[in-house]
Amino acid sequence: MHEKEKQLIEASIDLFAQEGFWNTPTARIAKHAGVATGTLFNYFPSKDVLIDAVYQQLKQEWLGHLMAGYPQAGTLKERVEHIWFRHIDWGLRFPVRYGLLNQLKLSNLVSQEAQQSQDAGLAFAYDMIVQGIAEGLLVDIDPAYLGQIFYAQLEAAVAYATEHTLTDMPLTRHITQGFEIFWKGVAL
Amino acid sequence: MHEKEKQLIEASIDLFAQEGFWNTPTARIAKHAGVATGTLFNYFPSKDVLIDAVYQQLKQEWLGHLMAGYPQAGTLKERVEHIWFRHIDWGLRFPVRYGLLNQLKLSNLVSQEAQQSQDAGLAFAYDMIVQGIAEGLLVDIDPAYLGQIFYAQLEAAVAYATEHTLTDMPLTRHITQGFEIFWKGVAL
Amino acid sequence: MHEKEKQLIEASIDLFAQEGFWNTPTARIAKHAGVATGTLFNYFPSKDVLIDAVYQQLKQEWLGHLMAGYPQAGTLKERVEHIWFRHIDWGLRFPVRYGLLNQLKLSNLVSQEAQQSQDAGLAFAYDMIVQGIAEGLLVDIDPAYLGQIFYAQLEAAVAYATEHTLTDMPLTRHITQGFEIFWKGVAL
Amino acid sequence: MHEKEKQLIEASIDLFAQEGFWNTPTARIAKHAGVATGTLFNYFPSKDVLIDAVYQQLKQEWLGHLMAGYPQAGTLKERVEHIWFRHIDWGLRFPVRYGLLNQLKLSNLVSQEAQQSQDAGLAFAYDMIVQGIAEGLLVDIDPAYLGQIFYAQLEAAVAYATEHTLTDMPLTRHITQGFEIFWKGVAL
DNA sequence: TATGAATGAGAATTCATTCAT
DNA sequence: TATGAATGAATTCTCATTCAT
Repeated sequence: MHEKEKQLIEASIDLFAQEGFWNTPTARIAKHAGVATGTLFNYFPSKDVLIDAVYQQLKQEWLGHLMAGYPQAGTLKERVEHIWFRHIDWGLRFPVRYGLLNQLKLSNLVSQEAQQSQDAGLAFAYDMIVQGIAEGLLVDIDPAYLGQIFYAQLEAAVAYATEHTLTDMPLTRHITQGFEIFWKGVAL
Repeated sequence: MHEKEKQLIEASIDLFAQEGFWNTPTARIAKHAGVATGTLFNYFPSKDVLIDAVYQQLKQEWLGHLMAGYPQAGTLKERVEHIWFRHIDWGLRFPVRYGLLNQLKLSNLVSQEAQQSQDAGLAFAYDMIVQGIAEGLLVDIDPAYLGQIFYAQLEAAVAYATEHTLTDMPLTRHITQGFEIFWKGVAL
Repeated sequence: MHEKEKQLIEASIDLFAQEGFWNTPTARIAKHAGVATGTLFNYFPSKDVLIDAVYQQLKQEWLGHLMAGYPQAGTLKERVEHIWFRHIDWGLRFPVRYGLLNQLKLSNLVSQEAQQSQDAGLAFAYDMIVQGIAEGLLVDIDPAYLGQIFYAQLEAAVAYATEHTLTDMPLTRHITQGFEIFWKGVAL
Repeated sequence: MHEKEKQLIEASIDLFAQEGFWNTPTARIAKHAGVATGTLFNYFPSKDVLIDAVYQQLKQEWLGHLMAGYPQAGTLKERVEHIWFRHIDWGLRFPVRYGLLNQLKLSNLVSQEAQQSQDAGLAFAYDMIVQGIAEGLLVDIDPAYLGQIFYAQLEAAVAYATEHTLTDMPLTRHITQGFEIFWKGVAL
């Protein structure tokens, strides 16, 4: 990826988070990125494509964060717990990016293709759940639903921690308690 | 509320859901509502205020749906289950309204005041949780967090049912299973 | 003149002076006058006509003020002096009306007919000048020009007194000095 | 100053004079200047700013005309006479610009800053008067007032000459006579 | 490839005027 | 005659996108 492409995406993240997608003209993005208005369109043929790129960038960063140190050989619970911790960690470390990614998901602004991009990278999570069910460790419902429940609880955990600006011990306890509630619900 | 006011809000709901807030010009809303462009501004001094009104309308409908038949005198579980069923019922019956309400919550377009309006009507849910914890029926964590977990699981349940267009028995089973997972997680 | 007609003109004067003609919607005038929007158009078929009426009202008040106590039988100088004092008096007593009248004159908003209305009432001033020239008391130039010079000096005198908020003795001296300068210039 | 900026100001002068500020949409100005509607706003962020620019342009042209050939070393009377002639000359040569400048002064549309711009360039006139009073050549009143009287008479002279379309000898005589009346009034 | 002035279709909002009650 | 909601043309300003340099 060209240097300017990165700058433009980074500038978009900054400004989208501050002002929203619709209140952020491409001209301001370009200026904030230190390039000319026209240059933006050399890299992204339209604002929509730029938004797609922002989405994919954030999703990739998130996925990368989730996967770092993933205990491939660990027990099911260890692996699920890893995701739990890493997701919350990302949300609290990069609240702007986290919030933006959530907004983009609901916004109808991201193209179908961009939405599905990198979903392959998420397959491991699906497999994890399928395997858990198969081994009789998790409740026997549609793995897709179980995944959604998992994600929903994660979002609640991040939202709560952010709103209450938890750190240190209280944060650790919150993360653990949240996980236990989830696990008690779905584990057999 | 004046008849035209209602028509305008209804038209907004239709169009916002189809095209998004920013792709829906006030002129189109007015036309869709069967009034002149200027008339919209007789009722709502700005597009922002109209959006607030749409939000409040939806929130009120949702709350009304939740409360209908609420078993004030029932057991804790009965009352929680009631909300569980009624929320999912609303989400499935009015998917457009449900989706729009969720989008509005994340959008930054709704004013502080509008966001907080009718929150008094939600107090009963908070009290329900507080009481449950006090009586040792629910896990002892911040009631606010428990509420968020509850809501998150509901959203997951609605999302899954909508995506898979569940009806009849499968739907009933899904609703029940979802509730059981939630309950197992938080009940002592 | 109907009571409401008066109220509407009075309201217009207030608001025009505060905000200017173009920033004063007819609806605001009506409200300020204590009548309904539509009522305004019962009395004045259009905003332009209302503006004409305002102009004529102010011009008439001004003329009436000038004429009050006019020393018909006095010497030329006495009569000119009378106008001098009365004009400045009006300008200082009713600065809002004075300013508005001046703006209207330059504005292109007043119809030809309204501009010329009551000009008959001003004939006495013209005659005064003509007579003064004929009697060899005033410099022999086109009386129309002499009238303009007279009026121009008056405007300067009012403007200066208003800007410096003169009162009492300083004001009296200012008025007298101004007149002397004028008179020295045009008297033979 | 950019070429298009000039064209836009020139177009504004044309149209403002014909139709008034409020009856001249920015779209018409742009078209008359031969640029797109949006282009106007590249040069002037708002219509108000454009009006300011028009005012400053006219004031500068006027000042430049006054100063051309100013007899710095001449006697007081020579210098005052120079201004007298040059002002009337400008008013008659550029009646549209002259009228517009006067309208703008009274209109409340020009910002404080624009009004005061170039006032430094007018200081020479004030000094001229102060000096005249100090040397006992002019009547001893507030120089500000004397300046206003001077200007008022000039306006009367231009107005009369324009209304009567004077040229050649009659014009010359009119200018001279006007000056003499003024001078007789204020000189000792 | 980079630039940034130019473009013009749209957007929100205003307001003189009308007209049914 | 009084009312004021309804109208919709008109206005200022924005901004994604283009393209000559």
